[in-house]
Amino acid sequence: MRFHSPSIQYFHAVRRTGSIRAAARLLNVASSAVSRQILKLEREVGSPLFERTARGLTLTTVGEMLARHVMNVLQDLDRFRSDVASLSGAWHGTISIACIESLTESVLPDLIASHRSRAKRVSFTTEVMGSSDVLEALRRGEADIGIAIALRHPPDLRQVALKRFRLGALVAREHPLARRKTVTLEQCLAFPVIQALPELSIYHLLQPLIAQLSETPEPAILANSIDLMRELAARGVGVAFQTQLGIIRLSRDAQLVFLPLDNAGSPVWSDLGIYVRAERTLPAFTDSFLQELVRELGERERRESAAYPHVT
Amino acid sequence: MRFHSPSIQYFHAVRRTGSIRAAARLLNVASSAVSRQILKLEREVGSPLFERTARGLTLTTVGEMLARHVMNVLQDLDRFRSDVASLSGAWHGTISIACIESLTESVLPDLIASHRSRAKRVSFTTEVMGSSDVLEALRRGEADIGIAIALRHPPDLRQVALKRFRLGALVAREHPLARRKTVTLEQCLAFPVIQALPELSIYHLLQPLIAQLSETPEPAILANSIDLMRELAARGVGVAFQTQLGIIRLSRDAQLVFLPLDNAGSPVWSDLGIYVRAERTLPAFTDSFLQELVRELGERERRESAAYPHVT
DNA sequence: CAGGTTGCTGCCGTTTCGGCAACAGCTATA
DNA sequence: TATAGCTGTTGCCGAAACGGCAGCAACCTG
Repeated sequence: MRFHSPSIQYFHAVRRTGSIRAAARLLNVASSAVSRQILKLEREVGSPLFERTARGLTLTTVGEMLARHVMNVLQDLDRFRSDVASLSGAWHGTISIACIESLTESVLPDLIASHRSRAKRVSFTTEVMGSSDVLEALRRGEADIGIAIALRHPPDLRQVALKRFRLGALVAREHPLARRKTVTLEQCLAFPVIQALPELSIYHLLQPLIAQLSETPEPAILANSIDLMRELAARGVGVAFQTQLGIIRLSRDAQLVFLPLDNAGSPVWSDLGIYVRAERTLPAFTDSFLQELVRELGERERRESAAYPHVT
Repeated sequence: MRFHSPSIQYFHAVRRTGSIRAAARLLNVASSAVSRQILKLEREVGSPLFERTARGLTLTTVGEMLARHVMNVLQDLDRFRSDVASLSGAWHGTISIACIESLTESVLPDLIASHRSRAKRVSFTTEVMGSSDVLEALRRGEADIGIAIALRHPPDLRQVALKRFRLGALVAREHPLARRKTVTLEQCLAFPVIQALPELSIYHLLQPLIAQLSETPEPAILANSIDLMRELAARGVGVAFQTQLGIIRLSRDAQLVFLPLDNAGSPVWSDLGIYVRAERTLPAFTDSFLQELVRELGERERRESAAYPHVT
């Protein structure tokens, strides 16, 4: 089922690898064949698609336009294939997810396990990365579904859903703060804190609030892993800051306590966005999982706001 | 710039013409070449794409799936081409519009004239048809933008905007009803009426209301042309029913009077929808015109509700 | 039954594609 | 500074694909 010119597949491979010879290895053809197809494409478009540097190729402006078109074609071909396959009863394929770390503790494993128990022929590829990398992975076509902190997203991505969760402090059960219902940032800073490095979105949520305070936090630990921060908090090393999403199991075991953060009387929100490429129709089995994901996050948002009511 | 397999272009031509030999004539190639490409496609997809009848070919289910994919590819190729062209300053192309008759008197000619005075290299193809044909033309890729009465639209179309206009009675200046501010259907039926045939959407708006009444309207004239109905009303033949959109110029000349229709105290709405294919990214120059169209219709909706205020 | 369709299929020349090997240009390492 | 390794490009040539021509059987329309 390869009814498209080899040129666009070759172009796609060259764009991804950034090199003609690497693309040739990927495609199991001679590099000369790849080179010729690229030259032919450039001749037909009437403009160079790549800038040749000493070590590799970079897209020109026209090249990026063609890359967008080629991605649309190949992704839609993928959907067509799965549509035809589902016609003969076989619902199978791979869903590629790019997401931030907060989802790995409970949301994603629960959902994937539940989905696979019903649709065994659907497999998953998940990759954890920073929020801006999630968006970039989507744009490059390396992921089908992206979950990230809701930044301003580029127009070629579509925000399928936006769910808000409360940012809170994470402390061990024995911690002096553990008996409170909510905490303020000032109360937390009286204790050693586990701070996020700038590559985590939590940093960008908390930094402006910390900057407003007179006192600077007691230096304790800087980390870039949600997982590590959580485990440190559980061991009583200090106060960590996260959404409740990442600690649902652990708080059930009562090792950790989640304390919603209040700042000047109002909650501190962490907005989670679910994204897909805008110029794309998802295969049926992918769209089905996407709906479940939206539903599940909506459910958790609802449960949280029931557990920690607030005035808006 | 033909970097796609001939097979998909041939398939597209066969789908449109419904015949291999007709497609071959359209493409200026031998019919054997077309036949072979179709057979090759069917071999690669692994399933027949057409049902061979004595006179021509009809799409199978898999064929319709492929047709959808091919249309996505070709329309996106079109957008890519216009993107590249606009890079070198040349903003040109053709915008194909399918719309119902109500728009031809004022909205569309005004907009097209205004748009062409600013973008002279953009040309237009407009075709007037019934509402359901508008949607069908969009689905088949024969139009870029569709304007129709807002029915339930199929999921492969996207409703860009929804504007509501008041259905009203159209009478000549000398008509006994002409001095009123608004009219009810019962008041109109006391006079000869110019009724719409079922192929016009007005028929489906008014028929349920007429059915509720005890009396049946005095038989006068049945017509299927908005234009003809308007001219008949202007000559005092009877009462016609339309939205105000089609008579803006004539009412300015005070030959015709538009009387908003009231039914049981509430207005009778005619909903106008603007549609595009959902799985498609429009070229920049088309999207620009689309925005103007939405703005203009919104403006007319606003002006009308200001002229004939109502409670909701 | 004749004259027009329809889609399909050998045959054959032309075009395109891809593999091999060689070339020039660049970078990093010794 | 020389060498090894990488890059993309280009003749050359065999193989595959494409397209045109003519003819086939099947069908509809007079």
